[in-house]
Amino acid sequence: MMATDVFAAIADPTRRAVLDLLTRGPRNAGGIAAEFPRLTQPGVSRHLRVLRKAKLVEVAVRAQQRIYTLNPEGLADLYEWVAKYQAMWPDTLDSL
Amino acid sequence: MMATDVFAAIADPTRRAVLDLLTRGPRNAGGIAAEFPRLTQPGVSRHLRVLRKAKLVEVAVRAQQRIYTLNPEGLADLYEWVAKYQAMWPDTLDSL
DNA sequence: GGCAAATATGAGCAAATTGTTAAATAACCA
DNA sequence: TGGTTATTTAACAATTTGCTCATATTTGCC
Repeated sequence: MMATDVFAAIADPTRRAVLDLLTRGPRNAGGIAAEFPRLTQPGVSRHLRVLRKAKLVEVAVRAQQRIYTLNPEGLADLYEWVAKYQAMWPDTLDSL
Repeated sequence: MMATDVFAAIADPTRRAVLDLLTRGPRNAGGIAAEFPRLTQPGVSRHLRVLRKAKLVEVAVRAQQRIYTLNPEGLADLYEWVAKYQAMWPDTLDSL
């Protein structure tokens, strides 16, 4: 059963940028927000909430900090969804 | 260069259902709309426009009809995007 | 207890999205 | 030409989204 809000979660470019950032390793909320100088801290916090609900990130509590970690498995169902279509075109270099 | 609106296009469940329908073969706009009795025909037409702009479907003109065909290659960049994350978890049965 | 630090939440607002009904387009047919 | 068929577009209302500033909440430290 796919968390259907995964599609909505990745629809926003800021949230995709957060995911991309987390591929480099875990970060606390403040560190994430600092990477988006054009947004306020609460703005980034709201994006983090969406990613949390979509199970694309996980949070660990360390004192006042919230350490966010990427949860790539959260994209497993999306991967299967798109793979179904990927199988439908012939000249796919499946060697990624 | 990824058509970034692909993410927005697939965020809507109706549009995903249209794509799924078109995996069974091309259909004219009316035939597609008929599969969504809870929506009006113009409503479906607008979804088709979004899919068109995202290059996820193609249209052929046949008299008054518009024949829609799935363009699975339109998901190629999305496939690569998600594959990057897919590579990050270990226990992936890559045998789909 | 009282204050600072880190983060989340509430309220409010503008812009985008999704849906509707009505009207415009375009092609075929008699 | 006039009418029917197929589809899109226009105009508008309702909802959702994304953002902001201000206010909680929670934890650590003195």
